[in-house]
Amino acid sequence: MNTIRKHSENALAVPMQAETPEGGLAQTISQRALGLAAPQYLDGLNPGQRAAVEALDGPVLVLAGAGTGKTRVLTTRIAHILSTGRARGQEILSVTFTNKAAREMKERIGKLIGFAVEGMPWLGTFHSIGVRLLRRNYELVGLKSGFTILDTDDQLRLLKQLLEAEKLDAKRWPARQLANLIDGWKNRGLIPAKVPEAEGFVFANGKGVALYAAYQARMKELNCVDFGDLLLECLRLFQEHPDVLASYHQRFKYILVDEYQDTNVAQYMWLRLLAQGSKNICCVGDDDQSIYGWRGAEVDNILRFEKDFPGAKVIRLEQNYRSTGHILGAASGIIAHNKGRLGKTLRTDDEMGNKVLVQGFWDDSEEARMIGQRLEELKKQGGDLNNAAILVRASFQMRAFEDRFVTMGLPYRVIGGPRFYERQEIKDAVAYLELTVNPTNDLKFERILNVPKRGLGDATLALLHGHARARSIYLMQATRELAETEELKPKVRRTLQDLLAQFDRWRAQLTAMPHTDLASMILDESGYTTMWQQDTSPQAQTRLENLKELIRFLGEFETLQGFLEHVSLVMDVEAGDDGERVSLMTLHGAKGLEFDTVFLPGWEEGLFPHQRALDESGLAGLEEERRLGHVGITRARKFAAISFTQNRRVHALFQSQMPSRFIDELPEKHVEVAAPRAGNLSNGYGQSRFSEPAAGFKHQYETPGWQRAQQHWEKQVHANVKGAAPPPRRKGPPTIEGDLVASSATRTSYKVGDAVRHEKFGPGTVAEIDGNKLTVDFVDAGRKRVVESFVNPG
DNA sequence: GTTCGCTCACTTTTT
DNA sequence: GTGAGCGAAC
Repeated sequence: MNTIRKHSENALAVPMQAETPEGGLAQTISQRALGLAAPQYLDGLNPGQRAAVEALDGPVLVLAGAGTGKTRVLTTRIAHILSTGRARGQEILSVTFTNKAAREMKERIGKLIGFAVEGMPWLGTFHSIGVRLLRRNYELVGLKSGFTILDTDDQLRLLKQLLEAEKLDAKRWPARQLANLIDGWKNRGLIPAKVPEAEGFVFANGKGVALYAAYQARMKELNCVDFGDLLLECLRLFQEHPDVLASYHQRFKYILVDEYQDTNVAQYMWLRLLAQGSKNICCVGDDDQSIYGWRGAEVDNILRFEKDFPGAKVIRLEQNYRSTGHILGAASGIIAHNKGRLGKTLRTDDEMGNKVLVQGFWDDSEEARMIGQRLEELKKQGGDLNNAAILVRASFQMRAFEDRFVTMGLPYRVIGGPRFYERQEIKDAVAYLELTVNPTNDLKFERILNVPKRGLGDATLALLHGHARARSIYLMQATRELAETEELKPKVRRTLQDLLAQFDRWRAQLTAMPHTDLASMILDESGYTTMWQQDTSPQAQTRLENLKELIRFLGEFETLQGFLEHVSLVMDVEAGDDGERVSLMTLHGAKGLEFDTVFLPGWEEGLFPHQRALDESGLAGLEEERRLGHVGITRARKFAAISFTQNRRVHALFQSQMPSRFIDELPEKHVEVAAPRAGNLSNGYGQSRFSEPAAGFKHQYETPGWQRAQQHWEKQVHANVKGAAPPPRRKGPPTIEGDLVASSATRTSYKVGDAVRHEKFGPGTVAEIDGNKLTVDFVDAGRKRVVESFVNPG
């Protein structure tokens, strides 16, 4: 990794001694790290952080609040272990949840110790370490070498087949639901035999467990595992082969875990088994940031740590280095309403800064308009849009913002949409590549058999399946045999023969030509590229570009095989840095990030806290939602604005909304309430940010605007009027239809009648031109006003 | 085998 | 309001 090497240069500023206390041993990272005479990496740590770094022996739980330097502690601790010679890089097991976190840790350790971290093979995600363990011990858990990892599509395809075999109604018992159920069991470390009987009955009248067992058996036949198995099979390995476990006890002298509050039961068991060896396990986490209960995370793991690991030291990090006083105060005020927590009080030495702004709006489009206007304002004042973010509870909320930003030409980026490798075109392309390398992968074969359309449908596939099963061979082999016979219609037979011939040809080229060229060739010759070129949908162009990007990315790997191994585990690809943009993401997606300015729209009962969280998980659900709010506010360094609307389109229709209970939980002294009228905005902005609030009122909740809003909602609620006539709908306030941001484009190259294409809205015709803004009649999306830079000539 | 149209659901999402 | 997924019609 180039980045690491780059960093290592500055890090050489740390003086390194030529001689090591234990000179003569092989030059490992730890040996070289021993050269760090004075542990300068400890400089600048506060007492708590330092304690967390230096408490090397026995179990340690570091409760690290938001912005308290959690990653710094983890990485410094590793540097410390290395430099004191306690262990070598390959003797440290260090787990994270995401690839991104693992990558960051590697980089930061590299900076600290002054060189690349290739000597730490066991730093990675739970899953990547799981694969590593399984690749070394596959035969002990009934796998064959070169087993593959199923993605969600493959998983679903497999489950559908099983459901069909059981003749279950796909409507009544969707594969999706079964997948979730199985996932849940796997999260809890349950193999089919261990699933509580009652739970097996919730699916398909008691067939749930049997289907789970069948699924596992089928995966073994196909020599593959799903994500859950990467942990589950490790557990089995450790439990059934104590000698293997013992060897890892020997190996791992230190264990470090990031985001411990997000671990599920299976991960907890996994860690527990491994930690039985050295007992040197250090978990870093924050119970107040546990927001993944719905996917199996057990806050209990962190709450119970001291019981699970007797003699554990607990170190609290409460000094916050990120946010100003009022922001921290608001966040703490909210989280204090939670009962089940270990309790931490975040402090900051920073100034109090701006109060958290709370503002109500008429509806979601006004909310979007105002936030857009604020962002323009921010930009005009020299602010950096990269340092601003809008954090929403649910992704449908993004729509209003996207629409607004497109119209006003405010550049934005959506974070956390479908990841690169989850896109259909990427999965299809990868399936082709995988099959070229490994023709036995039946699920991939099924995926591309009729993509692009070749006239090979269910009937043909069923035939192939039948033959494959009868002869116990894989699908492509079955195809080969069948294509020799007269069983198939001539046309189908011909098509299949051609397809096989293509794969054979590509396979023959595997070693002969550069793999990037081969990949392009495969995509072209298979007709896959052509398929998208002929597609007229708005996204087709993007898809083609993604395919190009895939090929480019392929070039970063030595071989196709190396690439494919990477793909199955690492679903993300580093996003290109494409200029200044405001970020739009969900609250979940924002965890671990920080911004100067943060907008938190949609704080309304039912949306946030989300009704479903309340219905399905009751108080626990409410507390998780509250933690989500806490996470949201603590993302802000300098300015946070919470907003809610009185009316929101929920599904199809408008609903009147109540402000979130979390708003009332905000401590008044850290909050400023802006009058809900949009008209106050330009005024309110300046006031709210830079001056003492609402002179003349004891506190914000007495401001006329607030009262007015309260009265309005109360009226609506008490009267329980569904269709209460909305107050006279005022026209939106005069907004500066801004070319503030997109002002670079002064001349327009379009004229009325030109055909254009928009990334989101697809093809259209220019109807009107106003400066750099075009009114376009889109074929699918109707008439929209967009900024010129958002469309291309069509 | 493909396409059209109906029905349904609709929070959050990593690996 | 919208998109996915499925069954029925071409």
